[in-house]
Amino acid sequence: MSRQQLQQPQEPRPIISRRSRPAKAPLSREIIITTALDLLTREGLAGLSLRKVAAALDTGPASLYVYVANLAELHALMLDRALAAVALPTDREGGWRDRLNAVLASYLRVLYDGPGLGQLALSTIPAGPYALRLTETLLDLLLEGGIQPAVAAWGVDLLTLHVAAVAAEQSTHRAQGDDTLGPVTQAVGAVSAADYPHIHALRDELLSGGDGARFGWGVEVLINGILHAPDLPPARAGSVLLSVKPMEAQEP
Amino acid sequence: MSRQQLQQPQEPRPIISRRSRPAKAPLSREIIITTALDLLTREGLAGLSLRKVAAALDTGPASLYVYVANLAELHALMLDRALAAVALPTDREGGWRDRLNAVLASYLRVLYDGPGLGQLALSTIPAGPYALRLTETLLDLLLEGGIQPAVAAWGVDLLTLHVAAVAAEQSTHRAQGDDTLGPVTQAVGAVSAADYPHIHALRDELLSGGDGARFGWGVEVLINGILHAPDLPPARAGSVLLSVKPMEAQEP
DNA sequence: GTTCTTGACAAACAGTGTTCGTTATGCTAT
DNA sequence: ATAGCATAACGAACACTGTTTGTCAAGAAC
Repeated sequence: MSRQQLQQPQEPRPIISRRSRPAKAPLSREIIITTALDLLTREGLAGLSLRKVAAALDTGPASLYVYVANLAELHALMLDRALAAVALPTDREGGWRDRLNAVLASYLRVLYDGPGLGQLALSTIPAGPYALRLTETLLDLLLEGGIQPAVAAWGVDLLTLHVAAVAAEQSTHRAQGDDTLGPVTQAVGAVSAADYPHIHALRDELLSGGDGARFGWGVEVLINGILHAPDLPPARAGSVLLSVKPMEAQEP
Repeated sequence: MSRQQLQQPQEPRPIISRRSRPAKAPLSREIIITTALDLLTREGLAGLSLRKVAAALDTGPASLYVYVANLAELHALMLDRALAAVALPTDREGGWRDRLNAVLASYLRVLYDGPGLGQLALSTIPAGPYALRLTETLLDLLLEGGIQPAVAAWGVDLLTLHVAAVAAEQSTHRAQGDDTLGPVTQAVGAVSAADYPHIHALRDELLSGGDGARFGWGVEVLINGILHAPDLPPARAGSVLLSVKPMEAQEP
């Protein structure tokens, strides 16, 4: 594909307008984020670049650096702005679990809508105001459910991490043209019953449950696990990783 | 930094040896993966490129395309080769939960050791032999724990996704120089008690538990949740995402 | 009316993945 | 032993990327 196609206001040379700077949008932080998000939803995270954002704003890449420190910061700003669309409960009617499910589902949908937002949610630190608002809401819901504060704090982290991971996995697989029958389907489906008996026997279950059902079940498991969690985070900090008994790897 | 530094056998022009091809490693798929993994552990995923791998092998980038279709395939091959190092239980002594914890901890450690392997585990489809071996082992452990087969199938997915997500989050944060006091610590620590009361009250708990403790607790929660899970994946497939009641977003 | 700050931007730098066309090598068949 | 050939190896190029530098013009402050 050629390199045309993107910028539409590219008259050969409008020398006449170079004089008075006719309108030439003042180029703010806001429209940079907006255009970047727009480009993201249309071309995905891989197709997003500072140069394309600049081209869409009819300017050069260097101009953006006045408002944005670097690409990573733009990513973080984009993620937080996207989180503004997460639907939060407005009142306290209905069970707290239903409301929690709704918030998480909305969070997932937002991350789904922008291809690559899931990866961003995992790779950038969500410290913006909308991310904090989401955390605050989730904390509130877990506390309403009678969960101990310390457990709730870690539980929120677990839940948001899970949603981001599901979104990241899905969006990356979608980015590389995962048309109904991905390579994992082939690999798991054609696995030898002798070498991997369990995988072979459970191959239908391993591959079943597109999108919604699987995510809903996962959230259910997480909440149940949090409800049945060790009442407080164990005091033996950092011991798990080091307490791995030496075991030898075996040939597959 | 200059572009020297990497390739050591770079005599100006060894015309004499061009005759008999003295040793000039035959350049196989294996050593490409090995050198790529070597480069990954030393320079991280961002510092890994086909050109650097080629330079380390004293050749040009085009030569690698004989053995590897593209960068994504190399990534997948690297991930699977790295998974060979995951320590699996050799016998059936000890409780299944302890063995499960050990396998997951080893999995996490392997993903930790190669900076960027966590991101790879989320973005590439784990269909290689070592990934299948890991899945098979985890299935075996869950079934030994008396978990229903269908639940075990989805549970394995949940567990591996969680490990990969933790690794991905950690490794990306580590990549951008996260020295003890990251920006999230500042943001959460300095949050206003009026706007975000729960976050403010729980800020210590939100930030506590480095590495090991948090991961161990998360796995514990997941297993407990799987044990208390809905006995079988609900039949109402794909309804969760669509059953989100319309709720209005509120200002943060 | 003259400074001075600052947003805008062209050009360049050092990289990236991937492809194309050509060479040279090692193996096979004559 | 010689000829033919599949193919590994590779130099060069293409179309990109993020980021920096230095210059220029417009608006604000004095």
